[in-house]
Amino acid sequence: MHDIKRLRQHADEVKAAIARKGFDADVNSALALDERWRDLTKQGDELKAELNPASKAIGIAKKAGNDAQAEMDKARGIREQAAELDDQKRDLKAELETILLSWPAEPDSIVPDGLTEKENVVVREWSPGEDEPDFELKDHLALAEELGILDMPRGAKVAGGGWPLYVGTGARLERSLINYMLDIQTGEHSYKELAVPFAVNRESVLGTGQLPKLEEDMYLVDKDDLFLIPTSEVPITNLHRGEIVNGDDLPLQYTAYSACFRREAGAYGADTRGLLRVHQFNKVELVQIVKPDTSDTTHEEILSHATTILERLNLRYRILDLCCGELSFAAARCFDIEVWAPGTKSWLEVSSVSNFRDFQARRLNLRFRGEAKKPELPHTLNGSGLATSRLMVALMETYQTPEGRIRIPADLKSYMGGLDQISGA
RNA sequence: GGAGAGGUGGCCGAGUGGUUGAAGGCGCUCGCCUCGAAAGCGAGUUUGCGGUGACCCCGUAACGUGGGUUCGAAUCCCACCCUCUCCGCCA
Repeated sequence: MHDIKRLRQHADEVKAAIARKGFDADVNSALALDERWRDLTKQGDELKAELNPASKAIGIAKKAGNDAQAEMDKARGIREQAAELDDQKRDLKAELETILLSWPAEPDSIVPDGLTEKENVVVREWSPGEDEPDFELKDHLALAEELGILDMPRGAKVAGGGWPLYVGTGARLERSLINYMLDIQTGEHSYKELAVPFAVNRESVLGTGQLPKLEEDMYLVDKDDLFLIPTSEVPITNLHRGEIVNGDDLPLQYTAYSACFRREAGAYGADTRGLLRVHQFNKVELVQIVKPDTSDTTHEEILSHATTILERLNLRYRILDLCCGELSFAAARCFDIEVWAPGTKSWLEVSSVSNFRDFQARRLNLRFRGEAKKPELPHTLNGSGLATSRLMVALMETYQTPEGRIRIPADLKSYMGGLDQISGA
């Protein structure tokens, strides 16, 4: 959410910054509502300032046994006026909130211009330095179905299209990846592991900024008004919602595995073969809550925490500096990590590492007590570290053998019970 | 799902209509004392909003949340949420 005080002073800047994301913010309506609200607040407070001492005087008079009917009638009149103003104020405030909550975060000034993926900037590419094999590479779906480790038709039978069903060593590989990534992030990068709810309430999704924009992209359990989490960013970042945390405890670093659920509404025509775009996938998420002056450094750190995994698995990847239009609603800056899938012959997004500045913190009413007299807003950041389904695609396609088997990367062998390669389910 | 108890500041806990943003204690901060510390003594110690983008100050709001009654609500009424205990059901 945007700072109303900043908006009052720098409305043009705010409007211009949001416009870089392709969003036309009706700044004037917001300011008009705010001005009326402030005006009514002033009037209301003045009335109450009159009312409160009058009520006290009535109390004293009645205690002394004096009649105070005239004063009571007068006080009632004032109270009715004040109540009238309160009602108007509430409506104005609600209207203003609705508007402000619908505005995306301002992108950082260094974020590249542009509204489509064409304007994303490749900032770095990494490769293990091995040539691609010279035999005909299969894509992950062909490989996995022939091995029997992925059964999309039966997934469709029990749930629907785009609900993957892993079988045997495929399921084991999925679980291994999750454990492997969690072990690195908790053991080497000092994140505290959480096991979070996979469903969250409306307040939580509003806090991290999936609502109001992405309501149609999430699964809603209507009966309980709960959303299946699209990412564990939501439960993790909401942990300290409404709290004032001790500044000495920052940075707070959390990681959690979770299943992630996405309706992928409107994704028709996009890459949907096999595991490329599914309704449920697994992800290890990294979240940090930090002091504002350190968030740029933290952003780079989280990026390296995510890429570590790919480098140890010897998977080729590249990093994109997302342009304004490609940034998510709440993000001020974001690096995407894309892994190379040699069979599919495309770059697959396996992580988004975002800095939200104080945008989420303000929505969450999340503050910390630091040197300043008043509580301050921290910056929140997160990154996937990583998402398994597309990682699985790259892994299977990269490690395939001419016989259609899948070698197990050295780091994963112990997690796979010493298995060298997958030759069947 | 049923029955009961309960939600008050960083924490414990008092407060069942009146001058209570809230007793008391703990904790914390500062000062005195001390070679230093402890103990003791004294003072301070919530947040939002508006005036006014800072300080001070002033006003206002907040005792789970939202409504209501009243001149006046932490206190009375209604609804909801959450926690705990017991029962039922179930992994």
